[in-house]
Parts: sequence; structure tokens; C-alpha cells
Amino acid sequence: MAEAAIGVLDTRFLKALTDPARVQIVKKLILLGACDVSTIARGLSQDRSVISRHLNTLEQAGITASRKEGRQVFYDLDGPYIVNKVSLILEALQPMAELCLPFQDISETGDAA
Amino acid sequence: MAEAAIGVLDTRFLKALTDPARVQIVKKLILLGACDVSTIARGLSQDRSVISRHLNTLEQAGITASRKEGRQVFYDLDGPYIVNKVSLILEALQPMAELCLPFQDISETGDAA
DNA sequence: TGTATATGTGCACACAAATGCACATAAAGC
DNA sequence: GCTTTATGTGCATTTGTGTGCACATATACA
Repeated sequence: MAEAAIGVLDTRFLKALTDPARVQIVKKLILLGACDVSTIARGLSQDRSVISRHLNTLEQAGITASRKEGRQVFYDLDGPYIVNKVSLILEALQPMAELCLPFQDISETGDAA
Repeated sequence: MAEAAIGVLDTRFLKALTDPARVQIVKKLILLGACDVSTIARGLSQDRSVISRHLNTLEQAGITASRKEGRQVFYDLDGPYIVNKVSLILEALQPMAELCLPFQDISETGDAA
């Protein structure tokens, strides 16, 4: 079980969601839908080049997909992939809810008689 | 919905799970149950002081609980907290599975007639 | 009391990540 | 063709994080 629980923790995926700037980008994509880089960067405090790099990171993690259209590149969230990823994590960790009660042995069935 | 999806992304929690050394510690705790620091560090490649810091990080994130017993400190996984956290994330992100199809507009009901 | 063991902290260092500027590249419009 | 706009990359800088050693603190034991 340990292997299953640990193996599902995709570091690249989780890391991509730990940066405030990237989370802000994800939020913007939720609100606006598919957007080109400049539109995403508009209003955000960082340079467009930085946003571009963050978008690349998100794509490497599978969180976004991109499509080139003329001279601009549109990015959009891959909702199914994201939800599936989190679902797999939850599924793998689920047993811990019962088996990993802190400082409690699970030997006996906790029959509250 | 964006607020809900983003607000549930506990950075401290996610960050705690992005370090290989910490994940290794979590794995060890799954296998062994509650352990003192030295036992956890045994077999791992890093200094006990490093393990101690990682355990502190995990505890700050709510992933482990600790209990002092004599001169040693035992750490154990908080399974219910972990599973609940991931459940909340999944719950908040769930709508994205349908609403965030990459490069697809959701205006019409996709009736495949 | 003195000694040994367990844990955490101060400090310095190594390494990775984020950031911004300047620039290269690509595509659209004149 | 030249010019403008959109994007990504090279580079240097800064910031954050992980690491190990030495040491301080706390507890157990003789």
C-alpha cells in the first residue's frame, strides 16, 4: 500500500501548483477560458517572459494545453487531466483515513462496546 | 467557482509533499507506524538533523502529528487530515472536469445527435 | 552529580527556482 | 521589402530550499 500511496505523488504536478504566480494564472484561466500569453499577463505583476515560463511549467505538468494561432499562443486548462490526477491521488491515499490514525494501533477492531 | 478551486490549494500542504526526502519519510511512516526521529532516519541517506527538519515541515503542513515520550519524539501520519485535505481539493476542482475542456466552448449542451 | 543518548537549532554552503531585462525568432500588416 | 506585435530564450541576479556539521538543550541512567 505504501508503494501505491507514494507512487501516485507526481512531484512535477504538485510542484506546479505550489507557486503563487502559477496559481494566479490558473485562476485567470478558469475565469477567462483559453487565452493568449499577453492577455494572461495583463494585470498580473510579472513580466510577460515570466508568465510564459510559468505557462511552460504548467504545460509540462499536464495542467494546461496550448495551441498556436497565428503569432499568438493560446493556453487553456486541461480540467479532465487535473481532476483525474487528483482523483488518483485521493484513491491511493484513501486507506490512510482508517489505517493511519495518529498514535493509535489498528490491531483490534475498534468495537465501541 | 475560481475562488473555491484556488482557495483550497493549501500551498504549505502541497509543498510538503514535493520533496523526495519528505516523501520517503512519509513512506516509512506508512510502513512502520509511529516512530521516533532516529528510527526514521535509520537507513535514510540524510543527517538526523535534516530528517528532524523535514518532520517539522510535515507537521507544519498537518501531515504528521508528534508526541514527546521521554527523550525521544515520536511522529505519526495524520491519515484523516491528509485524506480530508485531498478530498476537499478534489471536491473544489471537480467542476473543472466538465467546464474546463481544453479549447472547447461549453455554451451549448454537447448533444451528440 | 556526571555521563550518555535523543532531538532540535545556528550557521555556512550548495543548489534549484523565480524574476527581469535584453534580444532572437516568428508571424501579421503596411 | 520594412515595421509592428507576440512569444520564447540567454543571461545575470535574487530568493528560496535542502543539506551537513557543530553545538545547545533536554531527558534518562549510573
